[in-house]
Amino acid sequence: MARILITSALPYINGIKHLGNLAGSMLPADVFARFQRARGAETLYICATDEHGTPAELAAAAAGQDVATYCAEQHELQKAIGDRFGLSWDWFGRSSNAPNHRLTQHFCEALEKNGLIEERTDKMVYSVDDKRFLPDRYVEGTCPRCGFDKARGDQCDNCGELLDPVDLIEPYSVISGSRNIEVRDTRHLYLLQTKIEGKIRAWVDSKAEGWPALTRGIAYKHLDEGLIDRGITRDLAWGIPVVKDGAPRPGFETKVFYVWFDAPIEYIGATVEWSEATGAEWKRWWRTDEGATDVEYVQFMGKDNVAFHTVSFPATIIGSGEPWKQVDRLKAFNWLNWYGGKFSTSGKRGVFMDAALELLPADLWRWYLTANAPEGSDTAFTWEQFQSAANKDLADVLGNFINRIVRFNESKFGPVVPAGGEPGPREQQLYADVAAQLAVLTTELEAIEVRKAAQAVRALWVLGNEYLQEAAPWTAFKTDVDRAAVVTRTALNLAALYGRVSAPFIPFAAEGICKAFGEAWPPAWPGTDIAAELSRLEPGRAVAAPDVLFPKILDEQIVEWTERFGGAEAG
RNA sequence: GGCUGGGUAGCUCAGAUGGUUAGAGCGGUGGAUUCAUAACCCACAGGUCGGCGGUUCGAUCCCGCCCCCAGCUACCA
Repeated sequence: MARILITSALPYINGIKHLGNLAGSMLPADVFARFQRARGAETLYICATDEHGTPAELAAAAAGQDVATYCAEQHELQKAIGDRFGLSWDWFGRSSNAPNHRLTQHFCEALEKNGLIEERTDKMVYSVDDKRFLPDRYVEGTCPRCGFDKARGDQCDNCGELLDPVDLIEPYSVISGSRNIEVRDTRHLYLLQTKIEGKIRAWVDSKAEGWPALTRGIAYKHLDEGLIDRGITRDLAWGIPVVKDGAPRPGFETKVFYVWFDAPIEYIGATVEWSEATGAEWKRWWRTDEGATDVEYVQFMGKDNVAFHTVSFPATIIGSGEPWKQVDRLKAFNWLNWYGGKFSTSGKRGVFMDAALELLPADLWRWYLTANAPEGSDTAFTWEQFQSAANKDLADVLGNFINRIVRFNESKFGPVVPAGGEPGPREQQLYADVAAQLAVLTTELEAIEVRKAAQAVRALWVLGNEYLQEAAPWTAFKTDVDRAAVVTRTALNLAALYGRVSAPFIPFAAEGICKAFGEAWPPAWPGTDIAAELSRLEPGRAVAAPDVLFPKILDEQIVEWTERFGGAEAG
């Protein structure tokens, strides 16, 4: 059986993520992981918090904490909220943990050994009062082109002109507002991507055919524009120290690796953390010389991350010259927008993961975000869309089906699967319909077509209602109890099957369904013999009515939430 | 500005390597049903496929120009 390694983009440490972050990487990765496990594939789903960089330092300062404490707390918060969303990580690591330090330093060493690291001197903006170098975005001033007085050091938001911080008129530090800033020389390590451009392109060529247009387009855009050598260190205190021969690298004592150099390495680092915690062997997942040749590695991320995963991280791996497992399939998502605009913390626009769970159970969010995943293009979240998806699909189609058949069974046959009768032509047709639709679902999940997979599972649910409507056991019961028993038994089996195939999408409700019918949890993916799959529940097996599986979202709630979180008026 | 995606029913999105009636869900209208969380099931209505021009027997799909949205543009992550 296949072995599947799954990583989702590492959520940045500065605060709880919003629904867009969830929808564009962690959630679809989880759906895929649950599906693969159910099929019996040996599956490892790795995620972690991405903890380095300027924003982490500033967020900690704003919270009045030292960075290490801040990151430790935020990591626990993100882990807890992920668990509550049912994200089934095998390990949720931290890019600041020791394994990533060791690995990041190792990669730099390997690259240097191969002649791909060079020290260079740059000029950078330094804020005397903040006692730190400022990334371009943290310098603002007046745009030399249009006169806008809040132009950022990299680009003017008003006229769109691309800028260099030294272009700004009367520049100041965004952090403190201080105008006491100057340009200083600073020395950094550069990764000489230009030297291995050909190898990187060859690798992309070997993989890109299987990538979606979005992924492929971004990768080739960077290659076609020409790679440039890339600074991989920064003047920061918080991060992974730059070492040489086991000691601080001379001249780099106050510098650390750039967050985008170490963050993807944490995919490996987190696996090492997992291995240290569980005793499992990490190299058979990551080293092709130690058993990883049969691993299929699948990455999930938002479109802003694609370049780093198709070019930058591969450059690190390829440049090391070592036999590391590289990504096979790369699934990129567009943005989930908030009524056509962006989610915004400061603008109080949009729902964040913690707030979402205060309102409604995770399954409702999971369903909406998979059924409406921003796959082909950016997708707009609206409360109305969310309400109808949750109410119609979950409560009315699935929840009501389970409820109606269990209730009917209880009133006519008692709380057990009824005996009697033999399946007839209508059941044969049902088997064929279910087989066809299940095949579609399996194919779409295997292809990581998230929306289509959700559509397919919904179509399976609809088959149950159609079947009951036509077979009408409540009518048959009056004249032919055996016929009613067959239909009821078949429908109960169908309900149990729904618990199994819905598990990747709505694991909490699926667990309730599986347990109500005495099915194993976590479930195994059904096979292709549908007649057998729909006869699993033997007559006499106890059936416990599950509680209401999905609460309905009321119009009043939508009104209240629209007001509270911002909505239509913000479009 | 450049490059890369995208612009398809009231809404959110599929799709077509160019070929008779362009699809789904929601929303709307009508019908059927009463086992069920007033739910389910069936049917119907709804589109100059962003705009203009070109290639072609034929374009929503290919080409050119334009408009709009998004991402990237390498020190935000």
